[in-house]
Amino acid sequence: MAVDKKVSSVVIRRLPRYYRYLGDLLSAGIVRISSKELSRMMNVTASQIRQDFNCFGGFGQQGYGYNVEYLYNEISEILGIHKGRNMIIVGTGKLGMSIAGYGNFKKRGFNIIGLFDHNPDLYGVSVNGIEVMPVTELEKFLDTHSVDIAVLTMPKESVQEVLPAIKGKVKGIWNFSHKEIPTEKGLAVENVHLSDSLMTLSCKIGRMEK
Amino acid sequence: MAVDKKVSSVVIRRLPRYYRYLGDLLSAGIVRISSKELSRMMNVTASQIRQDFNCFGGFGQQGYGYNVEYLYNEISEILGIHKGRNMIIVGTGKLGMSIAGYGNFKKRGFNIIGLFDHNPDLYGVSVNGIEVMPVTELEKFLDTHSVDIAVLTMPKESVQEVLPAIKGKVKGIWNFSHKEIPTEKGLAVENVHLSDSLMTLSCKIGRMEK
DNA sequence: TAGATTGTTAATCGATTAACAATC
DNA sequence: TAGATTGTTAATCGATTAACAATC
Repeated sequence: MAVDKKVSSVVIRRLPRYYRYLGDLLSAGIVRISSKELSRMMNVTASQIRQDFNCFGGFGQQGYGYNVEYLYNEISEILGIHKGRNMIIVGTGKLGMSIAGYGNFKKRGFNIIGLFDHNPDLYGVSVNGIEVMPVTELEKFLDTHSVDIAVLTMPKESVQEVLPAIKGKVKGIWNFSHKEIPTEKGLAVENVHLSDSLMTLSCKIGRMEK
Repeated sequence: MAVDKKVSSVVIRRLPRYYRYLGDLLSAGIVRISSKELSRMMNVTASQIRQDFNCFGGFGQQGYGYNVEYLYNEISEILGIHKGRNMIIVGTGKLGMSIAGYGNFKKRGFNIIGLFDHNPDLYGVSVNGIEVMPVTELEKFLDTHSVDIAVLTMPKESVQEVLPAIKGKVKGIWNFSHKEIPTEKGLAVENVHLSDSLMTLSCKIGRMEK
C-alpha cells in the first residue's frame, strides 16, 4: 500500500486507457475483474496492471480481484475527471470547432467557457451556447474568469502572440498548434501533434512493405 | 553503419519530431548542425540523437556534424513522406472534415481521394474538390481505387460495420474513433485518442496542484 | 480450509546516457 | 596537423516481467 510519491509518466499515460476499458466493463454490468482477465482484454501483462495500480495504493483484494466500479471511480479521481475544469479554445478553425462541439468533455467535467479567434467573421458564432470572441479580449477574460485549461488550435504563428497572455493564468495547455510548448513549473502541457501521428503510421507502413 | 533490422518503436515515434525541427532549421537557412546543438534545441541528449540516427545507418560526418538538408531528406524518406499515399476519410463529422480540410497533408504526399459518411445530408458536400459519398459505396470504392490509409473519424458504434470492408484493402488505419483497433499482420494502425490526451493533461494538473 | 489473486520483491529486459576511439 | 564531432561500445538507469509470500 505504498502511496504515490513520483509516479512515472508512462504509468500516467496508461491510466486513460484503463479508464476506457473499465467504463466498458461497467456498462456491460461486470462487477469484478482480475488483473489476468483484464490483461487478456487489453493485451498487456497482468504484472504491469498490478504494478500500475499499486503506484496509487492498490485497489484490489487478494483472492477476489478488483471491483470494477470502485476501480473505475478511483482512476477517474486520479485523472481529475468530474472536477469541473474550465477550458477555453483559442483558434476556432475546423479543429477548434470540432473540439468545441464534442459533447463528451462536458459529461466528464470539462466545460468550455470561452472561444477565441481573430477572424472577425467568426465573432459571435456560437457552439453550444458559447460565442466566439476576439483574441484581443482574451487577457481580460482570463482576469475575470477562472480558466484551468487553454486549448490551442491556432496556426503556429499566432502562438507567440497569445502565450504571454495565457501563462500564469491557466494550469494547463492542450496544444494542437504546430509550435511546441515546453513544460515549465506550474504549467502542465500536452502537445498533440496530429501530423506526427500520421507520419508514424506512414513510417510503419513503409517498414511493413519491405 | 549498422543498417536497420528492427528499429524500436520509441525511436520511430521520435522521427517526426526530428523532421519538424530539421524543417525549421532548413527554412532558417542553416546548413549544418551537430548533435550537441540539436540536443539543446530539442531538449534531449546528444547521445540519443546519434543513437537514433544510427539505427538507420548514420547520416553524419565526424568533425562536421550533420548536413541539415541531407538529414531532413533522409528522415523524410524513412517516414515515407512524398511517397504519394492515398487516403480516405470515413466519418465526415467536424473532426473528419477538419482533417479533410488540412492543407499540409497534400504537400507531404498524403492525398485524400475519398470521403464517406452515412448521413445523407452530407452526400455531395465537397472539401477540396472531393465529395462525400455514402458509406455503402465504400467497398466498391476500395475495389476500384488504390487506397493506402483509411482515416476513421466516425462514432465507435460504426467501426465494426466498416472494418470488414476495409481490412485487406488498405495498408494502414489512422483511427480517431473511440473503438481501439488492434494491429494485425499486414495492417499498420495508429490509434489516436484525443480524450486520453486531455485526461493525461488533467491528471498532470491534479498532481501539480498537490 | 483450499483456491484464487493480489501486493510486492527480485530478475530481466530494453532504453538511455556516458565514454571514447575512429575519422573527417 | 589539431580540433571537432561522429559512430559505436560499454555502463547506467528505468521499466517490464516473473515469482511468490501474504491474505481474502
